[in-house]
Amino acid sequence: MSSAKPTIDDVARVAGVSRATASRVINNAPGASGPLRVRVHEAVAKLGYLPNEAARALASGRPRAVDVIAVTCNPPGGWLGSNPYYSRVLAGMMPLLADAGAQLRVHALSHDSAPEALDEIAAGVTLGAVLSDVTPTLAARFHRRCRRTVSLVPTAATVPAMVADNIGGAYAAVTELHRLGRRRIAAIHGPVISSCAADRRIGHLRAVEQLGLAEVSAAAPFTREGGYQAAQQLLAQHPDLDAVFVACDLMAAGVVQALTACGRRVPEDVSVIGFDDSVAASCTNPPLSTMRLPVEEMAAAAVRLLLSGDITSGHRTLFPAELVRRQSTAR
Amino acid sequence: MSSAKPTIDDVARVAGVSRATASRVINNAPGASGPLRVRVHEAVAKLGYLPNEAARALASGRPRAVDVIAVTCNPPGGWLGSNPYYSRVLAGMMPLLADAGAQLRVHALSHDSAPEALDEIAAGVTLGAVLSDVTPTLAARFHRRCRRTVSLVPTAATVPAMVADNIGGAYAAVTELHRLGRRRIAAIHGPVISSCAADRRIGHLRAVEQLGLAEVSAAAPFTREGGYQAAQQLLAQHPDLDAVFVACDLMAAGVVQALTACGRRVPEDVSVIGFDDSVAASCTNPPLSTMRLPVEEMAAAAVRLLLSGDITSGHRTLFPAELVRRQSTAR
DNA sequence: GCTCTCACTGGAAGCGGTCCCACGCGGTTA
DNA sequence: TAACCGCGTGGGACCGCTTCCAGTGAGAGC
Repeated sequence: MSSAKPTIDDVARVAGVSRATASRVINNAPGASGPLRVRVHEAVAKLGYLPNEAARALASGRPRAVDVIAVTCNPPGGWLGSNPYYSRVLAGMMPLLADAGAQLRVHALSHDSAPEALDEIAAGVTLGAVLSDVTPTLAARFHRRCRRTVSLVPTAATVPAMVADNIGGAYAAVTELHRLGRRRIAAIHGPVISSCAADRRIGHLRAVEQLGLAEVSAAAPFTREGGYQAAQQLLAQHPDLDAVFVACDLMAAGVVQALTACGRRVPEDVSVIGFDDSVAASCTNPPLSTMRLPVEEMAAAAVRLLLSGDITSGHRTLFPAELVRRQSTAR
Repeated sequence: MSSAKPTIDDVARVAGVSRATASRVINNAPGASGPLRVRVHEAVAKLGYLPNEAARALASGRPRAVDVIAVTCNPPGGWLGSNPYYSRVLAGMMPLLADAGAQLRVHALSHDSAPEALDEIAAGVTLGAVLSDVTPTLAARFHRRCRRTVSLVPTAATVPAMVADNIGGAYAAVTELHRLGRRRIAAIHGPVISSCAADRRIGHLRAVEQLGLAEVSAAAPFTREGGYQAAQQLLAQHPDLDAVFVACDLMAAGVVQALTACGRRVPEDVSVIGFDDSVAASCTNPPLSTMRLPVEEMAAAAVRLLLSGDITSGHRTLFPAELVRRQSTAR
């Protein structure tokens, strides 16, 4: 018994057929049949043959792998550990990829190294790439080098995208707070560099304007600490605020803690509404009302599009955000 | 300008050298030098050449990719979205992989499909594989097919592993509760199938025995809901419990909520201590004391080992768990 | 001045597949 | 019966790159 991995040639020899026929049978392609199929399958089983992905990729020009790319602050990958959002992206993709027998490659980049790294990734992309947190500029650049790209964040119009209705979601959240009778509604936005944060800000402003409210807001990174500090600051400037719209659940968790620390009761004194419906939302006390984004569905749709292959430039599907009422906005 | 991707042949032609020389320069290998190096680099820049990974992998027999494998309940990937633990694993690996120019492939399997799927993955593993949530049996099977494997969970002795001291951590947690004067300490364990959960249970039992406490415990899945229900059940059976050791922060978040819902104050009436120090731990109210596992460091160490290449069967590094004191155990 | 090194360089053989194409053979149609 | 068709099959040319090996020329030693 040789310890070297069996190749398709070994299979062909054992089965007594040509390499071409073996390939056809293994790939379940037409043009081979009956007894030969059986013999090849037997040979495969006997040898424990498993095709070499690299060779397959090279020969066919279309290996089966999907790339997920996120660009964030240093260190690369830092985001992954701290924000459950990204896990949901991966989770949404896995079942489909598993069914398709495709692999998932994860790339985490930092802003400074992103441009060249993106080019490199674009060169290696096979089935397609999903951009999960990339600035519009970078997304466009990437898309120029690799057409098989789908973005999960608002981006240049040319890049196909499966995006959440961040504007509408933020609008709905503020409206809900207003509906609850809140009038001194503050907002905590995400970092300016994030296009999601930008859209949520737009939705907030639109609602504030339409409802005739005063605009009170602060910005912070998408972390619990960021939310905590922003809330403290906001509370110092506007001690009478009675509601906070927070652009991310993780921040919102910090906001609830800050409010509690400052003697405000949630939801009696201050209503809080988050965004994302991440695991953190249900872990807070009281549990957070939030705008649920169908992240998994969006990611799945992106993969489905990539697997289908017919990706039309400019395609855009908008996924609505759904209000999840929990205790932080109970009256 | 042809739209076809340039190949190394194009580079060689433009640079006026042979393909072999171009390859040497591009791979920074010895045996080519001086003016030729410059010319090749110029050609690369001019053409925007980027090597084809598949071809490289095939020709050299050693592509650069690390596989991360987790086996969980259906659907495959479900775990990823709901438990921040796994994100930390990926986050810990990314910086090292980025430096090494290696790719990260993520595989999520469900229990029923795992055995065959694992064999297939093992055949494709290149730099190595990291097992992040696999039963000892499956881990051993995988390791038999692929030596370049490191486990992040307790497993068969032969499989190299970077594991957390779950036993010691659980022991320390219970001891801490005892130190705080708690005597009616309950425990909520994870699912029996998880070897981490099993070890944490062992640590708990050891402490309980040594401290002469009564053993009170329940088991639940590693989710907030699981923790909530287990806590309710425990509370019904033992209304006088004054502390809970919970084998996972996500469950612990549910426990805190259940305690609050049942009129217990945390930490005044009941101390709660979690495990993992995941994002959820700091989002709860009050924030959770917990046993911090250096997940990122463990994952990084695993990658470092794989990149170094000298993986000795049976290698085992134990990472201590560190008590993080937060409000849920304040006195 | 003529070998002998030695550092470079290019030719060419794979790596393990996919897939085009030519070939042979039994069965129709003229 | 001859030309024709089509399916199943095998031969062999690639895919893009690495790497072995033989060849080349310049410099050194005799």
